[in-house]
Amino acid sequence: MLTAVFLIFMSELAPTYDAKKYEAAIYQRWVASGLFNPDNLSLPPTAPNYTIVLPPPNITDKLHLGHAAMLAIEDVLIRYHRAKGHRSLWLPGTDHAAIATQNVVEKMLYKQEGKTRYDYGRTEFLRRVWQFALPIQTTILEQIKKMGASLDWSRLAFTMDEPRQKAVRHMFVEMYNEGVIYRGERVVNWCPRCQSTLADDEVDYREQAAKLYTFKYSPDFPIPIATTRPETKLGDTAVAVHPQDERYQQYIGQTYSLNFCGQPLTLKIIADRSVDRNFGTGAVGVTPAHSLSDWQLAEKYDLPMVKVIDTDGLLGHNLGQFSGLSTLAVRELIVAELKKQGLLIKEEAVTNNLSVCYRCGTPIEPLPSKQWFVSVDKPLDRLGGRSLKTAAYEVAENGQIKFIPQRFTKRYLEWMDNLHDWCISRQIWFGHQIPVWYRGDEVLVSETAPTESGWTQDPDTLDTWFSSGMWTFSTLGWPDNWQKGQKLGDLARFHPTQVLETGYDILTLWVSRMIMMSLFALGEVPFYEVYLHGLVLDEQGHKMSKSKGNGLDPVAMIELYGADAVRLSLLIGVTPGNDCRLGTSKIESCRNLVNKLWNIGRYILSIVPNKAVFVQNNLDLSQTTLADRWILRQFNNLISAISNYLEHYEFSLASEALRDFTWHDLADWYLEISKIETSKEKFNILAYLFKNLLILWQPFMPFVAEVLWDELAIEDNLLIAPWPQPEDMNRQEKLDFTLVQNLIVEIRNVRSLNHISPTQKMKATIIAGPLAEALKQETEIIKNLRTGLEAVTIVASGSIPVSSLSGAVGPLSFYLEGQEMSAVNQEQLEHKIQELSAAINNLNRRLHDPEFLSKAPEHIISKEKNKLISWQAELEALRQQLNNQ
RNA sequence: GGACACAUAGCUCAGUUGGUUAGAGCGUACGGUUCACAUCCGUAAGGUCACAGGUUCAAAUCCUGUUGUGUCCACCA
Repeated sequence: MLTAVFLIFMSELAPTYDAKKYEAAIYQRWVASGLFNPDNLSLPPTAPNYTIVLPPPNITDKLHLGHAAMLAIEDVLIRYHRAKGHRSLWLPGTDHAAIATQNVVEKMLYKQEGKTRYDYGRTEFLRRVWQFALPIQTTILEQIKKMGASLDWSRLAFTMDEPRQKAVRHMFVEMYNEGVIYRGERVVNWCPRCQSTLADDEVDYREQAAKLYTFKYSPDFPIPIATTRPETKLGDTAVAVHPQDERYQQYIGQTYSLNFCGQPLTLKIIADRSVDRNFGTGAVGVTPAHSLSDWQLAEKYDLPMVKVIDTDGLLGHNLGQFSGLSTLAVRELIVAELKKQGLLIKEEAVTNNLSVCYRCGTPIEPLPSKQWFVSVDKPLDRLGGRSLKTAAYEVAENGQIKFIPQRFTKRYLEWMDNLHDWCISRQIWFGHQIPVWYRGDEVLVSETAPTESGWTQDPDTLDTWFSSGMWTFSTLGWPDNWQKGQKLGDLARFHPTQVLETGYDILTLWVSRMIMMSLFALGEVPFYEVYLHGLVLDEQGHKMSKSKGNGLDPVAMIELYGADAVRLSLLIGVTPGNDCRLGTSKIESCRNLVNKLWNIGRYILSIVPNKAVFVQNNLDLSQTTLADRWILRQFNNLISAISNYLEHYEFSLASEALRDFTWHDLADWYLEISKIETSKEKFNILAYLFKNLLILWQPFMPFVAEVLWDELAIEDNLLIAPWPQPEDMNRQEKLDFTLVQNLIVEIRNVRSLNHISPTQKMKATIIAGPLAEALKQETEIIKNLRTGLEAVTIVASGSIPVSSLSGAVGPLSFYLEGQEMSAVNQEQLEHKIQELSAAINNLNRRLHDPEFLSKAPEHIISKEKNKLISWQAELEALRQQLNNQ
């Protein structure tokens, strides 16, 4: 009969867990259940809300392991809070990633057809972009599902779908009406070849040999300056010096009109602390139109801007002999002219960093151009007179938003502090086109296109972070759910979100924008906590990249090892804000852990008399042995440890604690002992442990947990099984330490008894070891000590067959070698005894040190005292063991 | 140039407000296994916690300095 049952069972669950066999079907079942949608969970109205918006992946490429890490972490959080009974929403979506996507497509089209976007025209080019991006978007969504992510697909969003387009236009108009968005001139990074502006992070730097020229503008100008770009000096409108520079004090504030190489210049002498007194002559020629930093100075001191270089990279009109020439040609002409006039003081070789276009390598020409800006300094009534910058600074400073790890708070604050107005217009086609129309001198800023003819829309598009900056609330129905300053519907229930989990690399780019935009739109923070994960590197510590071919494809890894193993490998041994290395060997070891849980399940299912034990919830603790109480205590500790770790985003510690309990406490020890003592209580305890262990594991490895849960034949879906609470272990009393001491000595004695066989000794050892360990930890338990001893004695007396101890066969043979090993053992023993005695001496000294006794906290002292007792007992046991040899 | 991080076993990393004889996984060596799992079990070797000072009864942990590695920011006339 038993064999028959066993065979049926074997036919159901294979000896090794085959992830591929189950995962797709399980995910489908989850989606069909509708339980990813918090609206479908039957929760009391008082249930706390818990929201995470998924940082939307760019639709430029398939997911990489960084995304997988993000999904693993967020799914753990969501599943944990769902189990805790929170109204948990995890909202999915994708990002159109304006520049990134356009670049990929432009490159691809150029490679395939040799054409630029201008050859296609705006409409056709955009059609091509969509043709490229939409299939990738579909793939991404499929990949997310493969990871087991419990996202609410009914709320799927995209930064360029209709609701988000509407939100973006609404936001633009609202900001414009408040005077936060304005159009202005600013020096931008201009690539003369691509005929386009570049964002700061699209600029590459190339080290090159250059010449630093020191010269005077004209014979009667008092301050010599140094530059590597003499041609731009035609556009200088000021000379800046350090305010404390004695050499130039007398000139500060004066204005000079002079002739520089045949061109008239008017220069004001200004003082600014940004000037380095030790570089060159300590004076800077300020060229507002052709240097970003000079432009900032010009803004600060209200200097005029003279543009001398055009968008084609050539010198502009009205520059006489220089007009229409290239910058390099003009540089030579000017140097020659200065030499001729005897104004050139010095010419020295230097290396400097040349800014080049990251795409074509052309040197960048900083140029003034008309752009749209978000003012970060304008005081706003809706923010109580504070600016976006101040408000966004304050929420981090006063702890309304916490960063994990904390050190990123500082980085955020520094960045915020130095923030300038945010240029939101981009000269690219893919993205949200700016909702502004022009007709002659008329400007119309509107959510909808004008119906009259003659209007043309601004050709520029918005910075991609403008739309993703609204992600926490544009996905929750803003602006429709925002009426008269009141949040409605989803927005009311799920905003602010609980935590934003993302990579630290976009802390400034994205996180800061989200904070500002949410403060502007809703007057509240977008999230309370920001958890920042690191990059996933390859085994050698290099960034994974397609060109290097060193990237691991998460989907391929899932195929090989299963989603649970991949998820776990991205959680275990990983700390927030730090990069981590990942190779197949780590995923493999996680796969082994998944399989271990699987086999624990198989075994428990094979020994319990019927599955009813899994359904009942109350544990009868009256007949428990010390072993039982030990494992239950371990488990209780585990529950509170895991919950505590998860509350503090310590995923690595949580998964390691789970692993250690599952593998070493439960499988290696308690399951082995349960092969000796089987009782009704044992089945109940095993069932209780295993059932709840699945719930604890479920956030980390949801697929295998779900499969095993099914086997337990409990009705509830694991997805919503409530998070276990620690059992009430209240029948505990203070333990007499002497008793423990005696007990441990006794256990050691059993191991060193001569009249029992090595086999029996071995069995005693495997049981006594953890028991002694247990006693060290379970110092409150006194009631059932005798049972624990009995267990040891039973085994030691040989009344249990060897076959019942399959796990002990290994160490058994080790002991059977007996004699050969004894020499080695003796040495090792002596060594250990020496070490231990030394440690005891140290400890003893400390415990008699009056300073320690008076200054150390009470709990430390008592801990140290306990330690001494157990060490002494251990030492005694070791000595006896040595004598017996 | 400015800021931040990291340096712990052969490798990858943990180490929670300072308090066990500093831990895990992988790897290595040795031994075992028909009866849940070789994706298994047992045992062991291996660390001056980068270096030098300081604070403390007590430092891998806090402070200062040095060296090495990495990241971000500014790119500078």
